[in-house]
Amino acid sequence: MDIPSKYNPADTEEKWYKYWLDNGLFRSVPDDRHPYTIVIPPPNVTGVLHMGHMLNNTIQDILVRRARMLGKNACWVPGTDHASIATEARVVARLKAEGIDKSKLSRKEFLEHAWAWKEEHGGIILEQLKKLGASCDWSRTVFTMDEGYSESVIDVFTDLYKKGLIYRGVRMVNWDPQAKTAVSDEEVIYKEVSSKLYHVRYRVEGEDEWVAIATTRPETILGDTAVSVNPADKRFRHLHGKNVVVPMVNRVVPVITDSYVDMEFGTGALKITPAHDINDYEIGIRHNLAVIDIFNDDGTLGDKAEIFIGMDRFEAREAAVKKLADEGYMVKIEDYVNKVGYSERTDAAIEPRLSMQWFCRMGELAGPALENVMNNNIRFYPAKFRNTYRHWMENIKDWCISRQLWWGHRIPAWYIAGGNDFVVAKTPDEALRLARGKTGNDSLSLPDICQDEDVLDTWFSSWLWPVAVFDGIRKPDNPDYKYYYPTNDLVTAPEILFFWVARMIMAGYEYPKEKPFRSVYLTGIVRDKLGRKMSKSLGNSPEPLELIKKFGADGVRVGMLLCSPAGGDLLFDESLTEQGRNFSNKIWNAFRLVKGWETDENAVQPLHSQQAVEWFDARLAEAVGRLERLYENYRLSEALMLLYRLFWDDFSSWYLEIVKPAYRQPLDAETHKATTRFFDRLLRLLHPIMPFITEELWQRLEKRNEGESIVTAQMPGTGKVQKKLLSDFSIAMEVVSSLRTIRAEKNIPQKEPLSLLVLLEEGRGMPPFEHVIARLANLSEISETKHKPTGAISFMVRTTAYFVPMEGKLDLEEEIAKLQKELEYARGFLNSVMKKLNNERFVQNAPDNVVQNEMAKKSDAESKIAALDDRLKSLKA
RNA sequence: GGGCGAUUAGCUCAGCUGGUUCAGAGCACCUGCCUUACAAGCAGGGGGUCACUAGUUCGAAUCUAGUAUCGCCCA
Repeated sequence: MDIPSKYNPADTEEKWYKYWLDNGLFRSVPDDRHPYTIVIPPPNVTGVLHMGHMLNNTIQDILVRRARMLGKNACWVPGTDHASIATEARVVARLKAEGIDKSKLSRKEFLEHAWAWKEEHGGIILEQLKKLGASCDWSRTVFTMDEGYSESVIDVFTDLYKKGLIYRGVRMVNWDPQAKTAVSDEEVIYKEVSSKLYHVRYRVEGEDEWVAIATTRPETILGDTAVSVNPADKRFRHLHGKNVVVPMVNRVVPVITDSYVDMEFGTGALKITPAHDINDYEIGIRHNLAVIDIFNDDGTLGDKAEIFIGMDRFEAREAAVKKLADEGYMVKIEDYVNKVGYSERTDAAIEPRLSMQWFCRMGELAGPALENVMNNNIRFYPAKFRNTYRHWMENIKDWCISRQLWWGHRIPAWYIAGGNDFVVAKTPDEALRLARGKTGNDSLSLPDICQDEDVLDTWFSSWLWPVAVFDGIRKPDNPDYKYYYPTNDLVTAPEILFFWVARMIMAGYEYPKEKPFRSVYLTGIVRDKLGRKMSKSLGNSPEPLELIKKFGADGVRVGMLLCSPAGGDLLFDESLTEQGRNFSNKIWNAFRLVKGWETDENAVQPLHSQQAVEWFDARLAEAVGRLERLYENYRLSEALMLLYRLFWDDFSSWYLEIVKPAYRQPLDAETHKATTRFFDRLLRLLHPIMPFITEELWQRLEKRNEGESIVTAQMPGTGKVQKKLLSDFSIAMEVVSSLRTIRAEKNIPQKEPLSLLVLLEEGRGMPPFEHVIARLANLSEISETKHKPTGAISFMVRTTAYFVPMEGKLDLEEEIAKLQKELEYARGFLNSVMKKLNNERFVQNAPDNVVQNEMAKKSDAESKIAALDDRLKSLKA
C-alpha cells in the first residue's frame, strides 16, 4: 500500500492552506446569500500567539467553516489592535536598550520608531493563526490605527463630545507610575498582599494628648490634611473641633467627623490624604480639605512631600517607618492582609492620583446596552454571564479615556493660546475656525492653538470594531456594512466582558442603533493541569506552534475543544492534543482500509453489508440531527465528542468491521459506493473541527476538479430518524458483545466458528440484524430452538434467551453461579418495580405512561426470571 | 464587604421543564491480544451513597432551605 500507516500533518497542512488561499475560498463579498459574520477579537499587534488565542480562534474557525458549508456567505474579519500601553512600553524599552531616552525624542520621532516596530513585529500573530487553519478573509485585515479606522475613532470622539457624553475634568484616577499614564477602573487588578498595618500617633495641638491612626501607607502621612473620626464614636468626642499635628512634617490639620469612618477598624481614627485615596478624596470634598499631592508621575516623592524628595514611594515607606519609630510616633505594627490594585499592563502598583483627564459618560450609553442583553436580543453563552454583565452595567462609572502616551489616537482637542480653554475638532483648520468663533478673536492662527498631548484608551477604538471594520462610522451606507452588520457570533474571553464586549454593545446601540452581534460565546480561561492560569512568566504554557508541529493543527484543535465546555475554565494538558492526534490517525487509517479495497462490479452485496448500510444510513441521519442541536446551543465540546464516537465506534468499529471483505477479497460495488458516500459525509461533518486532514482525504477519496474543496462543500443534512431500526441494531450489538465476552471468557479464538440457538417463545425469535451478528461473531449458524439445549452456555439480551453449544466445554458450576447472580439481580429489579406498583398513591398520581412503563418493566422482569429459573432447573437436573 | 456560580467515577465534564435499567461520556486504570487499516490500535472489564443535612413529593442527581468547600466578578 502506498499510503503510510501514520498520518503526518506536516505533509498536508501547508499545502492545503495555500490551496485555500490561492483559490480565494475564504474571500467574502456581498451577494444574495445570507451573510454569516464574525469579527476577530483583535489581538495586540505586537503580541504572539498563546493558548488563549488558540482556543478562541479554533472556536471561531469552527463556527465560520460550518456556516460556510451550510451555504452562508461566511466572512471572518481578521485584524489587530494597537495596544497603546503595551506597545509603547516595548518601544520605550527597545529604545532604551539602544541608548535612546524617550524624553529626548519629539513625538514625531518617537512615532516613527513605534511604526517601525509595528512593521517589524506586527502581524506575526496573524501569520501564526494561519498555521492553526484560521479561515479569515485576509484581504479584509484591519488595524485599529489604519487611516480610515483612526478617522472613525476621531469622528466618534467629536460626536460624543458634541452630545455632551465626553467631558474633561480633574478626578481621582488610577495612575500607573511605570507607564506614567492613567488607566481605567477596568485595567486595575486587585490582589491580596500581606502587608503591615502601622499604628501611628498624632499629637493634639497644644495638648499633651495623642490620637492614634492606623494606615498601611505611612509615607502618605506627608500628604495628610485631616484626621477623621466617626461622629458617633464616644472615644473621640473630646477631640471634635481640635487640631492635630501631622508627624514628620509638623503640619497642623483639623480633626473632622465623618460617618464614613469605621469605628471597628484599626484605632477608629482615620488619617485623611485626599490626594492619594479615593475615599479620602471624597471626604476631602465634603469637608473642603486641602489636597497635597506628594508624588511625581513616576511614583517618586515630589517637592510637596517636604522630605524624602526624589525617593521612590516604596523606599519612602521604609524611610517613613524608621523615622516615625525613631521619633516616637510609631505605636505598633501589625501583620495585615489587604488588597492592592495593580496595573493590568505593567503590573505596577496603582497610585490613586488626582489628575485632569478625559472621561466618557456611561449612564446613557448603558441603558440600551443593558436592556438588549436582558431581553435576549443579544445572547450570552453561557447565560450565567448575563448576571455579571447586569451587575456591572447597573453600577457603571464614567470611563477615563485619556492616556498619557503617544502611541494611539491623539485626542482631537486644541487648547487656545496656552490656556485651559479648548475646542474639539477633527482637523487643525476646523479647530482654528472653532477657536476663533469661541474667543471672538479672528486674529488667532495655527500656532496659537495646540493639540492635547494625550491619546485615547485603546478600548476607545476597539469598542467600534464590529462597525468600523466595515467602515460603518464614516460611511453608514456602504454595501459591505449594510450586508455584514450586525455580525453573528462574537467569541471572546470573559476577562474582557467589560473592557470590550459591553462597550461594543454600547457603541453598537449608539451608532448603528443596532446590536453588534447576535451571540456572545465566552470561552474559558486556559489553565494548566494544576489550575493555574497559563502565562509566560510562570512558564507553564506550551508554545502553540510547537504543539502544532508535534500533533498537527487538527490534533491541537481537537485537544483544545476536548477540554473546553462552554464557559468553563479549561485545564489544558498535552495528553489532550495527543488524543486529538490519535483521532487524526484513526481517520487516516480508516481511509487506508477503504482505499485499499478492490471492487468487483459483478459481486453480489452480502446480506450483512446490506444491513450495515441500511443501519449506518439511519445512524448518520440521527447523528446529524443531534449535531445540529448541539451547534445551535454552542455545545462544541459535545459536538466533537459526538463526531468522535460516530467515527471511531459506529463507523470504524462496527460498520467497517461488518463490510470489510475477507483478506484480498474484493468488495461489491454496492457496498463500495455506500462506504464512499459515508466517508464523504463524515469528512464534511468533521471538516469545521479538523480542516486539514478532512481536505486531504476528501481530495483523495474521489477525483475532484481543480479548485474544488471540502471548504465549500455542502454540509450533510439530517434525515428521518428511524428509531425502531436503531434500537434493533443496538440489540444486535448487545448480542455480539455477549458472544465476544463468551469467547474471551472461554478462550475461544475468533477464527473458530460458533453456533447460536435462540429460544423460540411467544413473541420472541430470531434477533434483528442476524446477518450482522453472524458476521461479527463468526457464527456458522443461527437457529431457533423450542427446547433449551443442554451443554450450552446461555445469555440473555432484553428478554430473549440465547444459547451457544459448548460440546462438553461447559463448566456447570460456573454457569450455575452466573445464572444465580443474574437471577438475583432480576429479582431485586422486580422488587423495586413492585414497590412502586404496590403503592396506590403512585398508581393514582403518576402519569399514565409512567405507570405503563412500570408495568412493562414488571412483565419483562417476570419473564426474565422465569427463563432464568427454568434454565437453572435444567442445569441442576 | 456585596453579587454570581459550582460541588456527579482517579481526572475533565454531560445529565433540558422531577418518572424509560438514570447514574452516563471521554481520558486514565485493569485483563487478554503485535488478528496485514490503525499498539497513536483491537476486544473485554472494574469503578460513584450524585458535597452534607433537613424539607417538598407517590417518586429527587434534578425542586426548596440551611451547612461546608471551591471558583469568578465587583468594591
